[in-house]
Amino acid sequence: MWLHSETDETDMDKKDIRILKAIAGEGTNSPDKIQDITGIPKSTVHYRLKQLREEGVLKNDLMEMDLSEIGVDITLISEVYAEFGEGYHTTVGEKLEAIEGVNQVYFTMGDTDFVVIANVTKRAMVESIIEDYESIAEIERTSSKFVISTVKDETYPINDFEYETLVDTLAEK
Amino acid sequence: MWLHSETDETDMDKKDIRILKAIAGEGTNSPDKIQDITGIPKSTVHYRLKQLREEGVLKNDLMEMDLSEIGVDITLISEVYAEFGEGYHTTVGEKLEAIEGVNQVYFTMGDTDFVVIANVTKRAMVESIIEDYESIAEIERTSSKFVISTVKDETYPINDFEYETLVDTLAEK
DNA sequence: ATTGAAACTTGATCGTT
DNA sequence: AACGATCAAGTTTCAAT
Repeated sequence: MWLHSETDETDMDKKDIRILKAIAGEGTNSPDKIQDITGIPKSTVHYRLKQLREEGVLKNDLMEMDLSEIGVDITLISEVYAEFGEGYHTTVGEKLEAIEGVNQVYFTMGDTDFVVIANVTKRAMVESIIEDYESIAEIERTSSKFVISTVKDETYPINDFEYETLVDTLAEK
Repeated sequence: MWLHSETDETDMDKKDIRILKAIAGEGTNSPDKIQDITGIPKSTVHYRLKQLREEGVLKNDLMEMDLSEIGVDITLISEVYAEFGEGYHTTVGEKLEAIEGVNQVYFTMGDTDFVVIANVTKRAMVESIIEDYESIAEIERTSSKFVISTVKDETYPINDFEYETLVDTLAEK
């Protein structure tokens, strides 16, 4: 898990790349449609996709979701500096990822610090999130910036849908 | 596109949330399976999902992809400071997002700067990417950090599969 | 807007090359 | 490993509420 490790063997070839590009380009993982786009027979497509799934390259089906459409239009990027200590990397990381609204947590080189990206609905939630960061025992300090606009990656995959409070939040408006 | 705008109307209710959570939790968007999980009849699930698609909340089908499995195990987070000028935000942003390996570009508040996240296969590509950033006309300076490990969001959706060179890169090894 | 059942489409399987 | 034909399985539609 440090840098890269173990069996780094993947047997991808150009045909796989064509299939993956078709999936990405058309926004579908249907063997039938991929056949239409690439000309590769759907049974072959099926075979390749199964292979890639077994290799662990492909995992779950997702749906691309436009967070801003449901009112989640505030993105906050924070640097979170933690004290250094045995296992802090994991402990602190887990605490950060558990915070509602947090969607990405990176542990970075150099000083012991994290880059955390959160998406929320309301300005008030920003203060609350930053407080959450700072309330974690080993945190030294944080430094945050707002995102004005997302040039790339405007939409978001549903892979960790956590906005339980969303309906209520919307109702409040 | 500044903060949020226009019709911010979404008619999501708790049933939609249940469906979305099921999709996220089980990694499937099959009406049949969602019916099994939630108990909501598949025809109703179908109806709701269609609705959400028409509202623009849901877009493409995607597949979760483990980049590290295909050798893309280096993540680079950079702050890119640009000169301020009319339309630079768009111009510079577009140039940044066009760079191979760049997967996220955020334009942030405060000084005119971008946060850019790139994923690549080889250390050498890091240098090349940073050079690319700095070669863009309006860039003042950049500041980058490596990601040691991704605490959250380890996998990646195929929504912009651009690793054309990947097969060749792997072959070189 | 919801649903059960029908109609239809498609993804998965299988056997051959 | 590739693929055409086949069939089970799934999605979508429809009519009634």
